[in-house]
Amino acid sequence: MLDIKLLRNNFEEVEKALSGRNEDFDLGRFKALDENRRKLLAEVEELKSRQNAGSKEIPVLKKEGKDTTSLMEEMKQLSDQIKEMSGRVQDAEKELNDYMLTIPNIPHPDVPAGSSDEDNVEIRRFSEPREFDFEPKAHWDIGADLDILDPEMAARTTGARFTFYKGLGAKLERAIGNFFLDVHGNQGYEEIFPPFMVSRDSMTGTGQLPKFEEDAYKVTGDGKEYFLVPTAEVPVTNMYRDTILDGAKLPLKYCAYTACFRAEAGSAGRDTRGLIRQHQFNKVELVKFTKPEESYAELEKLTADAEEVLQILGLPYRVVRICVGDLGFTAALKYDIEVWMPSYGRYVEISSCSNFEAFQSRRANIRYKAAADDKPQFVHTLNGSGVAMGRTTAAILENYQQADGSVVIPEALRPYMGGLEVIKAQGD
RNA sequence: GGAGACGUAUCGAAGUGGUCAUAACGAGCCGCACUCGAAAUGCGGUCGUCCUUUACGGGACGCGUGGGUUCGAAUCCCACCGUCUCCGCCA
Repeated sequence: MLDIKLLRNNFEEVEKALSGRNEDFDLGRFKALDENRRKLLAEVEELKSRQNAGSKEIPVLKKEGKDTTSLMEEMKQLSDQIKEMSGRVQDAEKELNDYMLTIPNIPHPDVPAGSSDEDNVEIRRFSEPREFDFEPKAHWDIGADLDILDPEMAARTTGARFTFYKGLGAKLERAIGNFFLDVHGNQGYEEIFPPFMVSRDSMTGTGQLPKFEEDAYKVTGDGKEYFLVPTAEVPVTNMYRDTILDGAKLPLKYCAYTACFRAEAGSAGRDTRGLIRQHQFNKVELVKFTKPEESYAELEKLTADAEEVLQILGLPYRVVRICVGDLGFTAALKYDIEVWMPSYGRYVEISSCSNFEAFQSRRANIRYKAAADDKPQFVHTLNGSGVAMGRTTAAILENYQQADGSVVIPEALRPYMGGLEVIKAQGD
């Protein structure tokens, strides 16, 4: 959510800053909604002020033995008026608030211009794509040939865009997750294992709702409604919803493994094979709560921390700065880390690292006090994948494949797999 | 699933229809005094949000959340959320 005062006082600047965004929103309604709310609020508060004065007078008059009948009659009318006006104020506030939730974040000045992912700007690369002296296979074929990935089985039990990991495939995925958590733990991130289902309020707090409800899975039971987490960002960021944090303890750094659930609405026909775009996938997420003045330095560190796992695994990647048209609803600045995927012949997103500034914290009401007697102010929230596990499995299978169909396990993962060095087809 | 208790400021906790919610009382925290210094003691201070104002200030709201009753609700009624205890069940 944007700062309403900023919108009120610098409307033209905000309008200009949002102009490159590839989002559907309407700034035009703002002034009317805002002025309507303030006008109604002033009126009802005036009435309440009179009511409070009258309510104090009644017991005084009674004590003096005076008649209060006419005053009470007057107060009754005032009370009815207040009820009617309060309803109108509530409606106006809800309308304004609902509206504010549909305005995307203001891009940071460093965000490149552009309308699509083709306009993202490459910042740096690590390593070089491997030259194969044989025809490399796609990870879905490797997975089938080694009998470690089985989407057909998942189609039988569940449906499209799910996969069974089997045997060493399951073990590899689990090893990757444990490796990620250990690396990030050593970087100073506290490990969290959060609920995989969250409330509507949490989904609204981090910005998935109300605009992107069609992307989320909803679960009902015992008359309640939950959402399956699309990313650990949601439960971990919302840990401190409606909380005032101690400024001396910032930045707070967390890492969390969760399965992630996404409806992938609008992705029909895209990346239908393999592990790249599933309804359920695993991810380790990094989340930070920082002071505003430190958030961009912390974003650089967070991105570097995410990159480190790929460096250790020896996977070639590049980092791009996301352009305004590709930025997403909630971010002010975003880096994507893209891993080299031989089957795609290009770099594929494996992590997004974003600074949301106060956009989420204002929605979720996450604040801090720099000192005991300071006014609370909104923290900046950041997060980044550290990194997507399924895509890492895919990248390892493809980048570490051998001419004989086997896959070498990166050294850093071997301790997590009982020392195993190579995944070979059964019977080899 | 059954029975019961409870949700008030940073914490503990009082208040059970009115003029004590900037919230009693206690603790914590900050400042000052005393002291060589500390402890102890004393004094003072110590929530948030919104509206309005150049400012000083003024006003509204908040006792888990949302409704209701009433001239007036922390207090009475209803629903929901959460916490705790006991029983049952369960991984």
